[in-house]
Amino acid sequence: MLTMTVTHCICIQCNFNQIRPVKLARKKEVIRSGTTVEQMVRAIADLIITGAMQPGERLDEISLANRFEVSRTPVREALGQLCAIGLVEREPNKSAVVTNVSQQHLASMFEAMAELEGICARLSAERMTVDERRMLEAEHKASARLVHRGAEDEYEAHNTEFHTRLYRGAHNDHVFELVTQTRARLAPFRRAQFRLPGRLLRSYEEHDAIVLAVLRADAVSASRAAYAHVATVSDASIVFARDAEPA
Amino acid sequence: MLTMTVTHCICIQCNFNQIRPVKLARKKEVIRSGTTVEQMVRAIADLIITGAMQPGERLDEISLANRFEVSRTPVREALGQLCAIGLVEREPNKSAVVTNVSQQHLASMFEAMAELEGICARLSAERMTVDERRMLEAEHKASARLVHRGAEDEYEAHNTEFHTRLYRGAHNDHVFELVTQTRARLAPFRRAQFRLPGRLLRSYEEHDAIVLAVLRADAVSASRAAYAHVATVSDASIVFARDAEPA
DNA sequence: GCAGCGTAAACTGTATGCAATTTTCCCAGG
DNA sequence: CCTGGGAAAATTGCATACAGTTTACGCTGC
Repeated sequence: MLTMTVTHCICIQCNFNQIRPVKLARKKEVIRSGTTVEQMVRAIADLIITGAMQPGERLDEISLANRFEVSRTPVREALGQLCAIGLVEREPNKSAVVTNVSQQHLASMFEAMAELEGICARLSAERMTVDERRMLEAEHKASARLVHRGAEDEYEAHNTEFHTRLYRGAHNDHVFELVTQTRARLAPFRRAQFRLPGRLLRSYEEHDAIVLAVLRADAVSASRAAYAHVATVSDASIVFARDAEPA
Repeated sequence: MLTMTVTHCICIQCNFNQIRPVKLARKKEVIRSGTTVEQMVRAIADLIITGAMQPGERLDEISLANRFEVSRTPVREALGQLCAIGLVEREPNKSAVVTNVSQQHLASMFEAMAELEGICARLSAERMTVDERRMLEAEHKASARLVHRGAEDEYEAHNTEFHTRLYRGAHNDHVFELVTQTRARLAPFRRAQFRLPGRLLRSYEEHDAIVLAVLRADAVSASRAAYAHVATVSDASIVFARDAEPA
């Protein structure tokens, strides 16, 4: 009997956080919540994104069904959707496995991410409202304390929030979807870089460049700074990535 | 008893064409093909992309199950994946419906598409192999005949191929995925523009600008030309789009 | 001791069944 | 004629069942 302790949901599709115990909230009175599959998608995505399940690991349907106390049917649906999203891979008559990308594909995802972040920063520089700019700046400046204290986890939470602001500031729903989706798929490979020495300060400085450019409505600089920021993370992460399929 | 006549599969996930009759290829000997769901995803995606099913139309599970001669279980899985891809929308206890985006969301998708095409063109200009450049040019020049003949359908096939070449030329798997996915989601809204007078010639000229820039390895010009090309399609299409939910 | 093989266990793919919810439609009331 | 309410029909959400495939494991032969 496994117990889950996922407490923080980096939600793929709707981007809000929530507590989720091992047993999904299926009260007897509300037997048909109608979102059991949706909850499972989030829960499993969390397991993958947080690293509780490593790339390459098997996701067998029966275990998951027992773990979440549902039948295999919703589990299968959830796995199908995760496959469509790209977080897991399936072959006929075999267990689903957490997607394990090749070095090359990983590099392509980071490059795509850099492009997307660049677009978001550029559009944010052009389109953010006064309020959005103010909030971006305020939150960024507040994070300086976290850097000085070396509060890794808190800074990471801030970091996620910071980037989400940039994505939203672009005022383009579809770009938001694309960048969010790509971020989720990269998440399993980005944890490596959290512990590098001096990472927090460097991240802060790079954020600073982005914020300054956005506030000046300097689209070109914002874009370039955001691109460079991702490239830094990429460099730090790729070296940690284990190579995928031993062909 | 409905009969399908989908003959050309603009496949979302793997991008290859295939004939698909009303009854999926489930031979008795190969009862467990293992890919029934996958085939259904493609088949339904085709229905949507080709316009056989219009945005807003209901996809009820029982009808689809009868139509494809399978049970509701694989139908449900397929709908779930199409939902994850974004081609259909689902609410608990309601039928899935073909995604009907608002004018605003549609505009955001076209803008995102323009950005992505721009990226592909830029990267293609930088990275295409000699062979790839030669093929791009040759195919583009061959299409001039179609323009003169006014062969709309053939030109459309060429157009799809042309853009796919640019996506591949970028040599970035993830960007390819994003742009392919976005194209699929835009497909239902792009058919409107096919019949506009002078469209073929204009398209050809715009392709020409892209090809010239790519051949010169002029990344900036290629990117700009590709962006402008999509913007043209966007202008032509958005006016045709019916507005989504009457809030 | 180890490789090859065959059987059993485990697991996936799909069909079917049932409870819950939504939708439809008919009829009374205004 | 139109509107509102309510019951029946239609449909979704999930569980269970079963057939077929893959995987694990032990056994035999070398």
